[in-house]
Amino acid sequence: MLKRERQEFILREVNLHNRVLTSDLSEAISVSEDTIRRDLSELADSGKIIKAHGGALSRSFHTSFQANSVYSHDKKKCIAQKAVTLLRDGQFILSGGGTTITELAKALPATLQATFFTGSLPAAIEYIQHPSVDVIFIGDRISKNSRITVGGDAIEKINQINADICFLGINALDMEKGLTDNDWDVVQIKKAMIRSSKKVVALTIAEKLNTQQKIKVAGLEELDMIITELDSDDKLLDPFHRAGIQIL
Amino acid sequence: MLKRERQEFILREVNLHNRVLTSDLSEAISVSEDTIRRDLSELADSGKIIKAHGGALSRSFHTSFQANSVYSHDKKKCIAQKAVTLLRDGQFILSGGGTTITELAKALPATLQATFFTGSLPAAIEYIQHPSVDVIFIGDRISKNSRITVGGDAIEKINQINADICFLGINALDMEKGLTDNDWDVVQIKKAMIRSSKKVVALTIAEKLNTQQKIKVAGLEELDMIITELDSDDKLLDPFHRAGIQIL
DNA sequence: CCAGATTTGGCAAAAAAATGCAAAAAAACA
DNA sequence: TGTTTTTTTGCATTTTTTTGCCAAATCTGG
Repeated sequence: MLKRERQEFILREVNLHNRVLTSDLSEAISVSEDTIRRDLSELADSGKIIKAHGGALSRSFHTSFQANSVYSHDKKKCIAQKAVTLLRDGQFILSGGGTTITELAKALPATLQATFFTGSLPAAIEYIQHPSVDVIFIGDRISKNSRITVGGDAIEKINQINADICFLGINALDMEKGLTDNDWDVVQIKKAMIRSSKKVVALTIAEKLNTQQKIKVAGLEELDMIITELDSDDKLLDPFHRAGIQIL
Repeated sequence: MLKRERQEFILREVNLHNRVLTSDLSEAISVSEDTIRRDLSELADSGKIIKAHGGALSRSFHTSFQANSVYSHDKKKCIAQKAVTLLRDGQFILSGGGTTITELAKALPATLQATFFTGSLPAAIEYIQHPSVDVIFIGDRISKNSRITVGGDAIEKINQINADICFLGINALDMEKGLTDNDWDVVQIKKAMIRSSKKVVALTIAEKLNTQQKIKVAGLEELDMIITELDSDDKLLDPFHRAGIQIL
């Protein structure tokens, strides 16, 4: 069996069963466990699976686990620091939800004078504490999971806005599938925000790069800029560079 | 079962049931309690759960628990305790802003199923943490002083609502001048809420009784009930009793 | 304060992974 | 085609990780 063929077999097994054991694979393909381990390492390096002691797990199965650890807090602060450099006095800014955006709200320069539109409760709480920014809350039903407003009224309001820049905290970004999410209502809001903004900036920690979720929000071509905690010349970001997206 | 897989299982259990017992998990997964304990420690170290004697708690459950257990002797807490007795399943409730209303939001019975309309950021944050109430946020510009939404859009939305009951935190209540306030925009919102509700309940600490502010919100005849931290037969409340207002 | 339950930390056995190395296979090249 | 180079694979050894057990320490609810 060819190496390539073997790795594709492993990948199928992982995605089918959500987990595989090194020992099972070794027996099934009749190669040594060392070889399987090397294959798993390569697949894990290219982000296709998650390696674990004794075998590997599928990415989709693993996403709930890796999100929102306390260690990502520093990364999100770093992202917020970069993002605020894009802000200018007098701008009209659309702001999505999520912990990264809330960090951005905490990191606003003290003298900024701008108008923020948001449907995120935690972000609004932070924005409103700033002495000189105006906050317009986009009302509607509040989603329990994401703590942002969702629904037709909210989308209608967003459609009336013509913002200079839009900051979106995102859950999954992939070269092939673009921007994806797992909550239908939230996706509708994000799409509306992208439509209503001249410039779209996606904020995300690097571990969400090259991951996919179930519902498409936008293609890569709709994004103007990506901000992560990595240096802009990190090799993980190369594909996005080549796609013509600015990296900060 | 792989270690990683096991930890994901535990994490899902914790988030699902808000708490888990070491012994239950040990039996469910068929590993020793030591192993479970180590898993819980690791998950706790990375901030995903809160470890406790005998098991672990979910993060969200733990924080709301903390928030609920403080200030048990505060006057506003006492008022909130009285106010929640008015709530019934299936009601549509208009909720104003202010710290007293936020206490009310923290004191909701765990099993209540109702729909809250509010323009207050702090109150909404509390309402949304409740497992079974719906929250509709009334959007518009957010007033920095009061942290509630104010403006024409908000009033328009409130006019569309026909609520069963309305809770207003108030700044001044007087036999002669009735309900008064010092913020023009906030007054407009309160007037709209009173118009849109079958029953109007005013929440206030006793020291605000028999005080006046500059702008009139409503006459006494528009109020159905007043809730303070005092006993309902306190002599301070006699005049309001005589005006035909219920006291709790 | 007590008795039982729970946790902690050390220890050791087993399992798995990493490492270095050499043979075999495949690819590249003259 | 024959030779060299690179890649792949398996093996032996060392290192790391995982796990259960145990005893001492700690906590819990009367």
